[in-house]
Amino acid sequence: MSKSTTRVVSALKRAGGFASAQEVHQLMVRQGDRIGLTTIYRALQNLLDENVVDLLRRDGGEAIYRLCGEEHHHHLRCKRCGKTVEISDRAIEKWAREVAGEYGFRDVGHTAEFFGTCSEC
Amino acid sequence: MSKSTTRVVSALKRAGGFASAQEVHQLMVRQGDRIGLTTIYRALQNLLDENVVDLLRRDGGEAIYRLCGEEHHHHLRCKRCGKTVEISDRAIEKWAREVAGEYGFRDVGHTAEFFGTCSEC
DNA sequence: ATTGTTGCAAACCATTTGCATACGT
DNA sequence: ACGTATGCAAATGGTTTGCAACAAT
Repeated sequence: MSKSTTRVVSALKRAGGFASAQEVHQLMVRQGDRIGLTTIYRALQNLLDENVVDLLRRDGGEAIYRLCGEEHHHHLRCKRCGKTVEISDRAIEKWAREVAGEYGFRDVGHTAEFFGTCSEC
Repeated sequence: MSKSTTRVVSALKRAGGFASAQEVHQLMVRQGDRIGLTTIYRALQNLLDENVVDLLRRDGGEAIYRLCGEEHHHHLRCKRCGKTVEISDRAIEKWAREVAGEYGFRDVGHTAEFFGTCSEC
């Protein structure tokens, strides 16, 4: 694993959940880590090949990555003011496993986003 | 619903399962239906807005569409072979409302995708 | 010296948009 | 005549690739 690939892993750790290649890049550059976008894409490709990260897609089709086995949370965002809170995903995780099991699926993961109107709006 | 939108629906019926915009276009043109790719994209966008079609993504990120029922549901997709089943969303809907309520949110909606490994893979 | 790593710029490809033409009422 | 629908060509945006400079063994 090359040096920059290691740096990408640690950036993903810092990001905490899902992040796109471009977001990883911004995060690293903002923290003074000089690296090219191309290198990030190549590092993420390697990490995929080695099953170190999972690849998912956002609604627009953009690829997002996260370290395998990492716990994650979801966001509940207000459509009006943009206020966002993190919510635990224990319940949905359990539910997903149950439902998936009914269809014979294993190793079940998910992406989810919640949005509504907050109390102040 | 415009005339070309109707033609796109019938092409999707003919396609039978999932098809990308480009595939729908080829299918129509091959069968003598003169239509531009742009119009297909616009028709599919309308059909999405009216919940007539489902949008999913192939591994490369390419959008694929299929006709669907009107009920709100989610997809459980195999990471290896791409097999996809629709799952009811009653449970997650209820759960989302409960959790959101704890934070004072109203009118809660969500997006969710589930993925895993199916029994044959 | 050889091999692998990096990053800029250009290429790629699915999708979207600007705009001028053609259609429906 | 008016608003809408259409499609070509150009723009967009995420991702990949060609290539030359660079580092490591």
